[in-house]
Amino acid sequence: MTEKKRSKQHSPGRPRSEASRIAILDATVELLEESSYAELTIEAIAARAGVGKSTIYRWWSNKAFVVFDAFLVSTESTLFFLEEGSLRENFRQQLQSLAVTLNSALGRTVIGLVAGSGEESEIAAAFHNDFLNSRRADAKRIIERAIMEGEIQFTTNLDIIADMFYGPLYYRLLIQKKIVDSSFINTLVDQVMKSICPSQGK
Amino acid sequence: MTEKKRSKQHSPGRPRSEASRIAILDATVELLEESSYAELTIEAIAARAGVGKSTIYRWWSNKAFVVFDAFLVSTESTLFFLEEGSLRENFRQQLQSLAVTLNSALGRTVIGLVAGSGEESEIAAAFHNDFLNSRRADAKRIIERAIMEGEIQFTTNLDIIADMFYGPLYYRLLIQKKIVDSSFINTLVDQVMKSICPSQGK
Amino acid sequence: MTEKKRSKQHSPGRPRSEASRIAILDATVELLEESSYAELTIEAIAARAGVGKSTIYRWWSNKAFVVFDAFLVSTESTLFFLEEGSLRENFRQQLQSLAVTLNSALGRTVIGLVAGSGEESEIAAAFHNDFLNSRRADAKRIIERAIMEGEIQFTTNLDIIADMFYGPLYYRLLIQKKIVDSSFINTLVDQVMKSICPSQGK
Amino acid sequence: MTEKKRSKQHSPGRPRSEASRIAILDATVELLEESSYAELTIEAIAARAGVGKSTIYRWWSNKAFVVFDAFLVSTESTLFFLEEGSLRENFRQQLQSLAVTLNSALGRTVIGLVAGSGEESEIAAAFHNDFLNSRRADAKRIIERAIMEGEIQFTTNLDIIADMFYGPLYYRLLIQKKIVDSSFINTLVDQVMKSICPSQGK
DNA sequence: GGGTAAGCGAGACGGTACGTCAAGTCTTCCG
DNA sequence: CGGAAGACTTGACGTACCGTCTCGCTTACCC
Repeated sequence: MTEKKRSKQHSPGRPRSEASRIAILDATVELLEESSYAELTIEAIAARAGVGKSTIYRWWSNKAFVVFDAFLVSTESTLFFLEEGSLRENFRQQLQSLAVTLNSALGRTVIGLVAGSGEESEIAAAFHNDFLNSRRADAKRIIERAIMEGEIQFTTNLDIIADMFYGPLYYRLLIQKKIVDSSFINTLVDQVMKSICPSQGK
Repeated sequence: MTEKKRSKQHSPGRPRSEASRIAILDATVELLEESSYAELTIEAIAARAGVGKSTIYRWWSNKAFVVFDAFLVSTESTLFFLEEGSLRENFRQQLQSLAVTLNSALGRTVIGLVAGSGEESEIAAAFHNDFLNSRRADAKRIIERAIMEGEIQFTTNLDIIADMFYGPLYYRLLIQKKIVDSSFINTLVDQVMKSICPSQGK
Repeated sequence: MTEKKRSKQHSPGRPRSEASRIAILDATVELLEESSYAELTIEAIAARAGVGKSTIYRWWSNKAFVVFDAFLVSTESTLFFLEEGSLRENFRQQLQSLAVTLNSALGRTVIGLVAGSGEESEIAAAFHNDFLNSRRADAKRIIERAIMEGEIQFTTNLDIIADMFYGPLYYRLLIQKKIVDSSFINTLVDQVMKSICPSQGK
Repeated sequence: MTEKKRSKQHSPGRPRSEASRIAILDATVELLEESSYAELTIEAIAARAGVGKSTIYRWWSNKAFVVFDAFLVSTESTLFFLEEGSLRENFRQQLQSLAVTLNSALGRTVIGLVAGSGEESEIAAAFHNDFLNSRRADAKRIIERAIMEGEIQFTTNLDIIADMFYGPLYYRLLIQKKIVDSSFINTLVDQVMKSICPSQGK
């Protein structure tokens, strides 16, 4: 939602305040940790950030996008994907960092928004473009490397494999509300590995 | 949310109107098919149902519980679990009917509510008690039967198996917003089966 | 003659409960002493009186008439008019007892209702028929007696005299919110007397 | 150093809309002419004035104050006190214009509010400060002038005289619901004059 | 360095829905 | 059948936010 910056060119007039942008996103994160998305209000964000309401409306079309933007910013610094080592190790690591991200107030909120929205929703689209796709691309790349290196079988349907890794994680966190610890992740990864390299057993 | 019924005894005073209860839940379903949960208002439900607002507030504490109650009612008639035939066939059938339920406006809304709520939330608790647990109990019973009949391995962790069936389904429907057809379900069931009876392959 | 006593015929069915009638009027008086007419509710009266709401609605058409009825009952026991002695003494006494009545929560409330209503109002009419007229008839009778006895002039317009006694009393109590003590009443009566028997002075 | 004059500082933010203020008070007057104070609602005022309810609540604490403010505004243009000529003429004129004011829907309503309220009520206090006191000050000034000019006796208690003018007027209009015409006013003024300059007779 | 243009905070605006409350009505059971 | 209990529909309450709209000001770029 944020505007692109012209590399050198400035349009005339006072430039957007970076301090306000940050204050708004920070306030949003704080408020979501104190109460639910439904209780979150633009007025409270503005007050907490020390900003006028119209400054928020000028740059984001509604509450959902402010939250989503805050989610993206917080995510950039916490999510990454080591691309070295075994497939098993790679996924363990990625799932762990994903679990941390999704289990925050911000993460749960955004997933709740996406799950509750129709498929044509702008939020769902943004979530795909700006978050899910790059995660899935990472995953597919690693699975393909594992196939080329003979770590797993050739014929495997890549999408279903990714779904089997991600699906149970989202499900356990968001629906079952159980903790996701390394024990769960290990069990999950082992079980999925069994289905794609059955000859190896455990 | 509904009151218990005294077997024969009536308390004094005018009895609760069953017609109003049904009209309210029906109106809720209709309105959710026309617009989002956020746009749904108690006033609109009352108007559509031909009912006073206070009749709604007298029996449900907030919008989320009305929606959840409507979900439960609509669910009772569409969800069931055949307990005959092979494990594979059983799950195909259950996942298919679950997909239909979850893919409705009502289903997506309730899942969005649950996902967006904290673990201490009343809605999440009700969703577990009144919906998830019986689904999972069915699943576990069938898996146990399959183990006893030698259809699958003995040592399997039942919970992770259930998660591997349900997780990808929820994920695909709610997060990825892709359709869940019989082809997807077949692939999913086959893949999970591979991980629990690796010797059989496909 | 084996007839039972039927001196006062009963209509068929359960007779009206006198206890309820009294409880309702008593509760009304109590509640009006605790808060204003605007804050008074039929539900509170019913609850305080230990009575069903519909029992109130069966016998009074609205809140105003309940209050007015309570006023009449309380008034019967406190208002009376000695018809002996001088005109001056008579009025001193009547004005004093009127001041007590009007200065109660109930009195102020009823006067407020009457003053705030249009001339066609049912409350205003009832107030005239059941309260004002008998007061004024008393007053006129006494003035006429005083004329016949030569205590005051003959030609006097009786109505304006009554208004000059009552008007300042109502005005001081209800509009000016000042106390009405015997000093005020004495001054008022003296001043009015001056206007109707100017030769005497005081 | 010539300082700029900024004595009339603007507070930040959008300024109050004078148009809305006037529309609200006008709508209140209109509605009160159509129905009673009890039937008057803030929502109806807002709708009639084309204004949001919160604009009303932002500036007036409740319905009574809106009505009272409307009364004050309408009063400013209709009430005045000629300070020339005889005492008798002065009072005739003032009582006449007061009768017109009080006999309007707005006037009766405000008096009803005042009469029905306790002495500690804010409305009663405002009515005294913003309406009654200036009326009474006018009256006393004129009476004093009449005393100095020998028109009436010296020793008179000013307050009781004012009460004898105002009281019967309020009483007749608000309690008796009779019309106040020039005949009544003449009779009243004459009668009161008799009590304060008895030597003149009629 | 004055002019123009946009962003900024504050906060009032016309609105919508909230959740509460009481109104007056209706339905049931009890005595 | 009167009366209690209490659920019903209705509709206003006063509050909270919505998203928009002035304001007076600030901060840039431009000539």
